[in-house]
Amino acid sequence: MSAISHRQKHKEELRRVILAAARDIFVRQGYESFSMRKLAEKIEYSPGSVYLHFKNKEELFECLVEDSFARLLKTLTDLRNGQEPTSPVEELKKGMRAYVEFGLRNPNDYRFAFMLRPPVKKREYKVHEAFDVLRFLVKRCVEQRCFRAVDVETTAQALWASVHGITSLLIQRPAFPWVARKELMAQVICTTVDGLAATPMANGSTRRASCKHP
Amino acid sequence: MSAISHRQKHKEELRRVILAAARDIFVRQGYESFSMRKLAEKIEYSPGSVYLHFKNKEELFECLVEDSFARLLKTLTDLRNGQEPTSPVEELKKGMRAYVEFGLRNPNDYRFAFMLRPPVKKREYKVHEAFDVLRFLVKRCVEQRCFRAVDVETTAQALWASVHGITSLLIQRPAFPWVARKELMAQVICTTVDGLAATPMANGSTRRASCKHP
Amino acid sequence: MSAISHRQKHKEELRRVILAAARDIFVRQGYESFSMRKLAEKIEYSPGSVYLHFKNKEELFECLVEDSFARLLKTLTDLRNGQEPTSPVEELKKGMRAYVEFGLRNPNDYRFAFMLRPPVKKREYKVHEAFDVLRFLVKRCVEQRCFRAVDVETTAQALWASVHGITSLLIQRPAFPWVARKELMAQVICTTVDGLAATPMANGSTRRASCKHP
Amino acid sequence: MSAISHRQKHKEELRRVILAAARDIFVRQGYESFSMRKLAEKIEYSPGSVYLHFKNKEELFECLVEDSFARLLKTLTDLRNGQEPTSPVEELKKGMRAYVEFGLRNPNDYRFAFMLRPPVKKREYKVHEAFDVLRFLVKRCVEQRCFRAVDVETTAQALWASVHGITSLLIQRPAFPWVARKELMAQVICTTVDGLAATPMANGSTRRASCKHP
DNA sequence: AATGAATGAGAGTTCATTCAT
DNA sequence: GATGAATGAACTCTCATTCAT
Repeated sequence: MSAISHRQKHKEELRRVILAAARDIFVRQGYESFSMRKLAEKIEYSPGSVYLHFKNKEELFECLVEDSFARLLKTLTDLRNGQEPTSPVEELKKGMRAYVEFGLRNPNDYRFAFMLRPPVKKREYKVHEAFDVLRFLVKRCVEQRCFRAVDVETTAQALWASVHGITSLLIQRPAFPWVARKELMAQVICTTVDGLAATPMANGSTRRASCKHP
Repeated sequence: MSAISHRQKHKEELRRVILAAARDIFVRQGYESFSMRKLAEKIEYSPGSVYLHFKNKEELFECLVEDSFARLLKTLTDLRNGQEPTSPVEELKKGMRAYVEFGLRNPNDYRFAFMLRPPVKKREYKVHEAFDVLRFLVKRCVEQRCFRAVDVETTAQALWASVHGITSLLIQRPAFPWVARKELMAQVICTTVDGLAATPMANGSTRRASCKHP
Repeated sequence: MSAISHRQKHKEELRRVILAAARDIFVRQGYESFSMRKLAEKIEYSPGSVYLHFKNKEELFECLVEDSFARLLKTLTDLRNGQEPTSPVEELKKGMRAYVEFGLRNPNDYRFAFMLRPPVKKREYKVHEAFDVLRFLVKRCVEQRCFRAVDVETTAQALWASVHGITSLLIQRPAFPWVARKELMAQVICTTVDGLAATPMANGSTRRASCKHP
Repeated sequence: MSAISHRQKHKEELRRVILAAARDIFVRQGYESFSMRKLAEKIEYSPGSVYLHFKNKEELFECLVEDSFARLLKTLTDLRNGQEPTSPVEELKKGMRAYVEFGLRNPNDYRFAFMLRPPVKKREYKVHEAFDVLRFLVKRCVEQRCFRAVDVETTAQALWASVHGITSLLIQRPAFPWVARKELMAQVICTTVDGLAATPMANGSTRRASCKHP
């Protein structure tokens, strides 16, 4: 009993070790130059041992992607739980910020989820789950008339484009002379969201104020 | 002399042929499964011959990237030439539309330029050249007070994020149930740009009107 | 005691299960693609478990060969028991028919016994046992003057060649446009045996008649 | 010019070397334990070099089979050319002897052609070509009334069985206490062929005489 | 300028077998 | 008695690259 559970534990632990090492190689050296052998060497096991945990390279990769998506999803859904609700627009902004911040804090995850390879069919639904969160937030803004009568789907997709754009660029082009991340993120989110507001601001300064702590 | 120039011509021609074939394989079969051998086979030369024109695989790849950037740049700079100038804001929008449309019309070029691999140092400046165009357009909007007194650099970067976001997502995730590309592009561009306008709109309808032909 | 014998039973049973599964894989997937792992998977035991019953792959294979030989031998020796004896020549023909029919009905056994791999030394005696039966049948024909004064050993070997030839060809080359198996077997057996008869036939028709029901 | 032809020569030579080495390994160590690496090592080239001459292991194997068949066929067809014709029956016997002798003199070839692996579809026709020779010889015997009115196809197949049987057994079971090969071959051929003769012999001795030098 | 032969390295994967538990 | 983890060696095959010709 204890022996079995110990083994079980060890197995799970090793699986995690493998995934972590693989993620590291994938990200550090690029998908192309990842190899099962390098992975084995890194974890100091024989090449065959990896196959005790993953059927093949492809399955391992898919696992990494799934994990990354799961973490992104958890981050997004955790937002709603355990917090006093504010306005729908603020919630939306918070969601967008959470998205970008997740990407910047976990660039490997974001890479696996959105940047590394064209998605295979069976993985597609993961994207939908993440997008659903955003769509919901937008929908509420429109329904509660915080937004003009924009098309929910189009708007949600446009907002996704914006947050994905800034996230992926910041991750992939760290050498570019970006302005401060905070300002940039605020600019992206406020500009895109505020433009959708139902009540046009009377002047620009107000608008900018609302972006102070995005 | 003529013989020499003929040879020169032939050499350049062959170089072009190699690049075209390489691009084709990269795009059709994916980066991972590209190989110098397949390339040689495709152009019906020996593997060694490729090395007479490119030092190695890496250099060849860099050439492809450069070409793609060059085409993007040409598209953007061509905009300004040979057209009666309208308002700075319209020019900016036009530039952004041109950027997205270039990506959608030449997904391979866009992939090479921005999506395929983390950029090496010496390629970095290419991105700057492209970004300079955008910065210039934004700057003019600000200088001519079409925009509020936003920070030019921050704004330009935010706008770049938006157009890159929509372009890369549309390219990489063709299976996603996107709304019509036109609407989406319009939404992205208008939402982000109009929110920057100096004169706040009195109501939403006006704003929407300005998006009719983005 | 009972517990021990139960264990004993179980052990023998498992051994049989392993052999059966192994034979099945060998035959269905070919010798080359047999593996201890596949075997273990098929019987739903761990790879290591197989080694509790067989020292290694080689020994397991030898067991299969032995079993196949045993079945062939049993088929041949069963012939003599429980049947009214006819003429020695008929008995010989019956033996040859039994040999071929065994091979055609149990191609796997025949393959293991004679076709799969060059025999190792220690397995050699099995062939002798089977051949002994044939030699005995031939010897009786000669001793009882049903046959001309041919050399028993030479004749027996020649007859073996004939029956092995037709059996192995039919097994290994099922795609060849064979005539009806019955006719072919009859032809092989009659032609080779009748030619040895002590009393030359007066005409062909008689001879053919004797082949009607070979 | 000379350079090219030298290269060509060298290439052909190397191809022959590879085939010879491969044949040797296949036969000495068995199909299962043949490997491209062992082959490369044997010829003292890198593993990759073999692939410059053969697409893969399968193709190499097929080449060996084809070559072996070609040699067998050449042996059989050479028989008819350049020799004074004797009786059809003698020709048939000569053909059968040639078949067996080819197998015994070139056991590797015979193994590749008939014993090593179940034939693939596209190789099937090779067998037909070889069999055609035998069928022709039998047919002539029947047409010229040297044989009784036996069915040509059935008879040819039965004769094939006999010669294949003795050839394959002698090759595969060298440890068996065979009688002298000559006697055995004679016995097999005479017994099977003489039994088909149109004019029944008056006594056994005559028949045996005809077998003295089969 | 172009070739084709060659290589060493390395890819993913499977294997028979062992052994602590 | 049975397991599952582990390994080292082997497999087929592809690769980028070099170099004599």
